[in-house]
Order: sequence, then structure tokens, then C-alpha cells
Amino acid sequence: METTYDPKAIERKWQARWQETGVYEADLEHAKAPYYNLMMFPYPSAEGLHVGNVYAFTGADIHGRYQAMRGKDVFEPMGFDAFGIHSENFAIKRGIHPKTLIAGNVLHFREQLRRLGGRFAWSHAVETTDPDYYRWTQWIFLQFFKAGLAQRRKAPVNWCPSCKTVLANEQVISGRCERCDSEVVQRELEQWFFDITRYADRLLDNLDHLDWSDVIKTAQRNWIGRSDGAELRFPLAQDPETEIAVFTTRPDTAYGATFLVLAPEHPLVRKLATPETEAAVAEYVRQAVARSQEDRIGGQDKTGVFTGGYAVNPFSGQEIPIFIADYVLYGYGTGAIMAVPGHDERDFAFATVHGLPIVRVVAGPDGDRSPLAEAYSESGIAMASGPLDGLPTPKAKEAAIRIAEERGIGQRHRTYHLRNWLISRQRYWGPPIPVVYCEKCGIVPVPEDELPVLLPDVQDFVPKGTGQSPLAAIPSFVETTCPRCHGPAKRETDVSDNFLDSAWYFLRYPSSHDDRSAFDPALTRKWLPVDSYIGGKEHAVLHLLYTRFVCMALHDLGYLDFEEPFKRFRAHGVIVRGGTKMSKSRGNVVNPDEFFDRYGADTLRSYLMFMGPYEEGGDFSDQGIEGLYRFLNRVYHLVRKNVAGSSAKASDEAVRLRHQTIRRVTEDIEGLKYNTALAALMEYLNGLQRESAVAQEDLRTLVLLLAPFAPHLTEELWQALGQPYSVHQAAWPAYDAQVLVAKTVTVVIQVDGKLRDRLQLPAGLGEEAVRQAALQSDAVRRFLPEDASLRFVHVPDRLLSIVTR
RNA sequence: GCGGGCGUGGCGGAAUGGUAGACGCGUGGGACUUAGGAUCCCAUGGGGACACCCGUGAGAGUUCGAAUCUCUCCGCCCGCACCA
Repeated sequence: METTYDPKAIERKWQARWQETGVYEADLEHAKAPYYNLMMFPYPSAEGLHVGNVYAFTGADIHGRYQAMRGKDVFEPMGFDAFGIHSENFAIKRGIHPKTLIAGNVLHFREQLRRLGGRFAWSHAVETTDPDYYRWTQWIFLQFFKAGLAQRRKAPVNWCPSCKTVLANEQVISGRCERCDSEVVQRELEQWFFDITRYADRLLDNLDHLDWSDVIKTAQRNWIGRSDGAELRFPLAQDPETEIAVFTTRPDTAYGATFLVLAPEHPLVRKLATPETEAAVAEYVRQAVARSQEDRIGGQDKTGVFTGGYAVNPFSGQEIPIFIADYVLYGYGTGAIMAVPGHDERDFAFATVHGLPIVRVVAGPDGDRSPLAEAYSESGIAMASGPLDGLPTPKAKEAAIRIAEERGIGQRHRTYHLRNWLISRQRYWGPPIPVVYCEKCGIVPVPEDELPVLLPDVQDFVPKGTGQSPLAAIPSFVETTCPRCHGPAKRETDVSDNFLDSAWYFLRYPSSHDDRSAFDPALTRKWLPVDSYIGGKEHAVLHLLYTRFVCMALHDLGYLDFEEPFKRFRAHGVIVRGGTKMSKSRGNVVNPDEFFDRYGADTLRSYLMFMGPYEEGGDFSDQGIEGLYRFLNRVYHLVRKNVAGSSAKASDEAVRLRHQTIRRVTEDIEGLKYNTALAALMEYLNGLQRESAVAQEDLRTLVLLLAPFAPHLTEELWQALGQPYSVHQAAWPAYDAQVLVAKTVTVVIQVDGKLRDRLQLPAGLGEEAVRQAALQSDAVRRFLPEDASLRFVHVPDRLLSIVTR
């Protein structure tokens, strides 16, 4: 053993040994205690592994190493999410083909991941861009297509003018493109959708039973955004056969609906316009459609124009005007609302601007029936509402729905914020959607045995903005024959959303070598659902929701016997530097390579975990990492100094410290409190250094407990201690609760809530004995009035509180 | 606006009803040394008439006892955002 800690040499040595001996490859078929330890596979960017990746993977890897030492057969695979707009945009910018670019990036990532020292099962690595992988992505599409879950239909969709493709609702952040930050516009286009909304209720209700971080569950609940109410139909005054359907959560206020508002895109808009209003309506629609999503949302001003048409309020019987305004969204509900200005803030604002009547139909607290100066959107008692009068809001809602159903003018209805998942992309870098268009047969799926539909190798992969994928410009790809009638046909030229690739990758890992099925039924039964999944919060409503949907659908189609893919999910925190987010523009990005070189992976891993609670993240400081480097050095030297077979016996104090440390580290690792686990190990080390001689068992315990954090160093020290390879297959130490019981304890004495003395007393002393001891203390007696009658509160072995008042 | 999280030394953080500041960084002092920005040891919340007082964003409350529970307010971060 060398005299100085040389992380570079140690880490290189053991990484090679691990690879040769395959200690991290699980025996998938014969494993007795399968444990699937998953982390979010990275997108292999050109910049290389981000310190955020290192943080995420280290935390998950520690969990995996701990489970392995607890006797589990841990399967910890890794892969690359290499399709998608991000790589493609970068490739376009650099003028390099994405295929070339990604191949290089993946190599770099593999090298960095090796240096990180994760216990990855590399033989099961997957790359989503591999035809052997995306063949099955296409297969999933086909199953969904056959089940009617994948449908091509015309709908208002988000279009990113810069990426020149449509986007799913989840990929629009505050009206901007998730990938390139451009303003997104609405377009009415025919696209492929997965009908995720059919699963909205199950996706929502299952959350109650999932062991997932609450942040994620809350975000998904909000995103699904179920709301209950009614759909009501308002006939046109001029043409009672034609009705306008609206969705409302307040059917009880229907008597107060004094006008209707349609989204500018609503199909009835044209029909309603009169010769007088036609020009103004057309102009408003033109402007609204051209405005970016952000503009439409951003301005809270209530613009809109009168269409010229009137409808009849089926409750009040009054004729009410119909407006169009862009505060009504075409994509939600029915794209039309009944405006109740008295009880909705937005409608109130619109009515005020356009001089429309505001009627009060809900009395406020204390029976307030006065005219409204602002919208009253709370509950109350219905008024001026015919049969609803006098009913409190919840009952009035029910009554209104009953009336609507009886009269055939509406019914109970439920709506979701969640939209169907738009999965087609007018881009190059993704799996082609496996269908063909035949003039005779229509949309025909590509037969499964013809998969994959290979992504053609082309020179020009730049999107043209024609609304079509670059693949449309390749006749050899487009021109094909119909699988059904063998006549001429054209291929679908859109590719599927990148999030479809990642929605099932963990199903593929165990079966990565299977060329007969996407996932082998036996292996899947043995290894899934995933035991532990750790990843970032940013995927709360993207990846994590899509994945749940895909599993649920595959379950219903008979391919999986579970519907929830992840038994346990934990969201890790975010690393900042100097209190602010790391970003290239701020120039405060941590490059892991630099720290691997300077301190080694063990130090970087340990420091990242020490910064703060894993689920909360931390603040990276270049100085702070020194502390962990020193710590590992001290561990190295302590073991080295005592390694020469000393037969020293541990003191009672050392034994208690040992057991205490085992307990603390075990509990902290289980609770993902890696920072305090490391603190406990530091205290252990400090304690051992104070001892005149250190027992071999303490050295072994220290090394074992540190193994998940610093896998290379501990492997080296384990060997030095004469223990068999590998420390990562050794058993996690156990503690004895008996030993933890201290013989003497510090009992705190308080007088009227203030600390006055600390007494060293034998453990387990009764209240009377503690009182006697306390009353003998000068520090305590000084605060006791002569004549006071005393009251005592005793917490055994901890505290005695004396009350004089 | 809605939802979630957070606020503790010079800094990262510990303690979720019972010794506030574990552990680490930084800082000060000392040892070793030709030297050290290496290593080791000691000290380190503020004040002080040093057998004490104050102190966990601010204010109130509950309790023998509150960083922790309750209410009001202030500030910061994250997500969603005209969702009817």
C-alpha cells in the first residue's frame, strides 16, 4: 500500500478490476432477491456529463450499493436518451449529422460514467437511437394504434416556429418552447395523438397509493386538473336547431349568464357573423390567431368583439349576445363559455369593458344581495335564479344539473386540464411513425415483422418549416407499397416524440438482448415494477406522466401485469453555485472532469452528497470539497497506520460509537439523508483517532459504511485489511441495540424552562432520584425561591423541568 | 393569481416538542518544519460587570419547555398560469 492517498491510481485500478470481474452485472435469470435500481438515463449532450447528472447518479448509485450490501441482487442499468430535438438542433447548428454527433457524445459519456464509479450493468445498456431499440418504440405505437389509442386528428396544436414542429402541451412552458425558448403559436393541424385523457381518472386516482415524492404527486394532480361541472347547451336565437355547448363548474350561476363568449377559433364564429359585423370579426380572428401564445396569455386586457349573433339562455329564457374573445381557450372544455360577470372575475372584467349587464345570482355572506362592485366567486345562497333560489351553492349546482338533464339542455360533465398527448413531430431525428397512407385502404399500419422502419441516412436533415418532416423530401423513403393491397402508398414522414422513447426504456433494460419481443415476459415479471427510481423534478409532468400512461395502456393491452411502473420514486434536489442556478451564460457550471482529475471521483461523490439533504440539493463550493478530500485522506491514513495486524481491543466507548454509527448511517442512507450519514462517519473517524489503539473491526466497519459513497477507496482499503474481494459484495454491518444503551447519561435540569445545569447520572434513574440530584446542585438551587412549591416534569435519561410558578 | 417548498453563525448545513448551531468550510492561535497554501492540536453565534443575558425572517399564541405546533405578516425559490 502506498504511503499517500493517490485517488487517480486507486480509481483506475479498481474500475478496471470491476470491469474484468463483472461484479456489477446481475444474473437476471437466476437472481434470488431482485432489486431494480433505476435512475433517469441521460441525454448525451455535446458538453458532456453535467454535475447535475453526477449528483443524480451518485445518489441513486449509493442506494444501489447499499441494497447490494443488504443482500439484494441489484440491477442498475444505464443508457442514453439520444433521439430528440435537442441533439438535432445542436447538430444543425454545428452542421454535423446527428448520428455522428451522438456517437461521439455517447463515447464521452461512457468514459465519464466509468470515471464516476457507478455500479452499472453495462451489458444491458440501451441507446434509443439504435434500430434494435426504436423498432420496439414503433411496435408500441402500433399496439396503441390497433387499440384505437393512437389517432390522427385535426386539433388546435402548439407550433414552434423555430423548431418548425408541433409540440405537446407539456413541452410548452409559459407559452414558450421547452427546447429553444421561442414563442409558440397555435395552429389547427392534423396530427397524431395518444389518448392519454382516457386514462386521466386512473392516472389521478392511483397517485393516492404511490410511494412517490409529494412534489411530484402534487404536480401531476394539478396538471391533470380534473374539474367537475356541467355541459350546458345554448340555442341560437335565430336558429334554435344550432346550439352552443359550454362547460362550467358553476351551473348554479346559469341564470346570471348574460352573454356567451367563443374562442376565436370556434367553428361557429363564421356562421354567427352578420354583414355588419363580418369585417370586424374576421379581423379579430386574424389577429388572435397570429398572436403568440405568450401574447394571448400575457395581456390580461379583455379584448373581444360582438359576433352579431344571439343565443337564448335556456334557464332565464333571455336573449343574450355572443362575443368572441381570446381569453376563452379553444383547447379547453368546449372552446366556449357562458359568461357570468357577477361571479367570475374574467367575465366581470369583460362585461365592464364592453358595457354588458352584470347580474347578481348568489347572495354573499350575511345574505348580502346588493349590486356587485366586483365579481363574487365564492359560495353563497342562490338568488334571482327561479327554482334555485335559497339553495346553498353545492345544492344549487346539483339542482341546476338536474334541471338541465330533465329539460335536455345539458348534463353533468367532467373536464381535465390534461390534453391528449401530441406525439408526431415534423423533424428528422426520431423514430419514423410506422404507418403508410394508401389511396384505397387509408391509414395502414406497417406490419410488425417489417419493423423497424429505418430512419434513412440523409445529408439534409434540416426542417424546412413547410409543416412537414425533412423525411418528406426523400422519395425513396416516402414512396412505398401498401401492406394491405400492395398498391402504391406513401409513408408517414413525421417521427415520434422523444418522450415516447423514454417512456419505456426501463422495460427494455432487462431484455436488451431480446430480438423477439420488446420485453421478455418472464424477465419482466421477475424484475418489474422498478423498486427504486430517482430523478429530477423537472420531469414531473413530462416523462413521469407519459411513462405511467404507457404502462397503464400496455397493461390494459395485456402486455404487463402491473399498471404502475415505479414502486418508489424520489426526486433529488438541484445543485446551485453561489446561490444561483448553474448556467453557461453565468459561467458557473461545474465540469466534473476537472474535479475527477484534481480530487478523484470518490471525493466528488462524497462532497456532492455532503452539501445538503439529497432531496433538497445544495450549494457547490470549490472550497468545501477540500473538507471531503481531507476526510478521505484521514480514512486512508488511519487504516494504513493500523493495518499491520494490530490486535488492539476496542474500548467500551469505541464499541458504543461503532454501533451508534452503524445505526445512524443505516437510517440516514435509507432516508436519503446522505449528508448526515457522512457527518456520522466523520464523527466516527474523529472518535477512532482519539483512541490509543484501533481495533480491526472498527477499521472494517468504517470501510464498509463508507463503501457506497467512496467505492474505489474502500475497495483498496478492504483489500489492505486482508478482506476478500469485493467490499461491494460484503455484508452491511449490523448494530446491537443493547450496546447503544449508555451507562451514564447527561440529564438537563431546567428551572422555569431555562437550562440551569447538566448532570452526569447513571442511565435509567427514576424521577425521585433525579430530583434529589437536581436539588443538590448549586446552579439549580440558586433559582429556586425558598418558599415556592415545586412542580416537576421528568423525561427519563434526558431532562428534568422544575416549575416554580 | 393558484399550487408546492424554504427562511438557523462569516458560509454549506444539523437538530421536526426536551442540551440550538452536530459535521464540514472559512477564520484566529499553536505544534512540526529549511519552507509550506501539506499535516496535526486548540479556539470559533453575539454581548458581558464571565457562578449571566440575548439569539433560529417579524409579531402574537399554545406549552413546564417552541427552530420545531397554531395564527398574522415579510422575504426568497420552484412549478403552473385567462383551464371557465
